[in-house]
Amino acid sequence: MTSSLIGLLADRDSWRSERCSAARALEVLGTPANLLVLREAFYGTTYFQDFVRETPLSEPAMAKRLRELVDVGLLTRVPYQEAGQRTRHRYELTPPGEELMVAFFALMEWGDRHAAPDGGPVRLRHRDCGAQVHPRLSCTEGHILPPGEVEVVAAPTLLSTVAADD
Amino acid sequence: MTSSLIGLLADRDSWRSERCSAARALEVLGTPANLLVLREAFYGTTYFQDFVRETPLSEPAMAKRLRELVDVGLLTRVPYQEAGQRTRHRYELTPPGEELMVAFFALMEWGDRHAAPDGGPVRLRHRDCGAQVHPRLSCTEGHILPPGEVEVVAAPTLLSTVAADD
DNA sequence: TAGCTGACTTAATCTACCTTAAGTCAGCGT
DNA sequence: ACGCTGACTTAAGGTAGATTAAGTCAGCTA
Repeated sequence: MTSSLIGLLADRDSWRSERCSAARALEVLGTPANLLVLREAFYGTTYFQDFVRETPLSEPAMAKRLRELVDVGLLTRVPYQEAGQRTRHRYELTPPGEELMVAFFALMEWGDRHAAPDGGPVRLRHRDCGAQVHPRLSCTEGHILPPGEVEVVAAPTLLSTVAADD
Repeated sequence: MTSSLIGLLADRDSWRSERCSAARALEVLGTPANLLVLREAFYGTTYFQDFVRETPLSEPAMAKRLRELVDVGLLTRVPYQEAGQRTRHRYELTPPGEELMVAFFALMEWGDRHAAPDGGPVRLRHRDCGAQVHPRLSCTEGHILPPGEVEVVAAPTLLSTVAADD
């Protein structure tokens, strides 16, 4: 078994989809297209036309996605003005948006490993030390662990029913 | 700026969506529903009915998702037989499927932080030391770093054009 | 003040994936 | 051999999000 479910299996009902944090994250991300747009943002894209150019999305779709991502607080519109041009807006990651990078980079690494023969077209580098960066599972004791060593346990502080711990 | 794009910006075209590993991963994941199903698998679910019960998906949709996930190699059908029952199949994560855990858990942690008031209903624990586990960006020098310290660089070994490295 | 341009919006249409409601089918127990 | 049951499949219909093709609109340039 890959990850063990520790704790009250009965409690399982208390964290079905409605309560699953990842499910909520997925609601926010909404559609795969939103992740495509975020990818662009992670790569540093901020201009509308660049978003359109770098993704397979059409203008109307992109406008919609960007608006949605701004609405949920992953991007912000920031005004800018180029010489001789009128004021326009760029789209920048908010801190919550930036925090999705870990998940995104994990996805990317997975894609590199399983869909790209040569390891993929981009690398992640630690700005401060230059070493390569990877998303990993890390425990508070400082261990880096493989997925197989993770146990999924019910959170200890559920208001109601936590009597039958092991 | 959140993450800097180092290397040839011109090379940017060489790793647009078609080549982006994460985009490929997204293709495989396909629909948000697939991630829901995988979530269940990560939590330890293996039986068809359990998948149906624990997610908002209907039977036909679940059958379709499971088949697709088996087809792309994230799950395998393994036969089993309960006493007095005919042979049926469970759905187990394959190693590639298991490797998606890092991405999934990162999504979950993000959801915990931004959508769950109390930190979410489940915790991750290191089987061997009991400490809490978090998805993190880790560099090969052993640093755990925030997303802001990551630089996205073009991969060094693209067959063709890599002259202008820094 | 008229025109240009980038950033959208609107409209019509298509498709993918969902739903519910019925089948279908394999094979164990009787 | 017959029926039951869990695991699907089929069918009909809905909705969300995509596409292309045209607008619209703000505001700097001329």
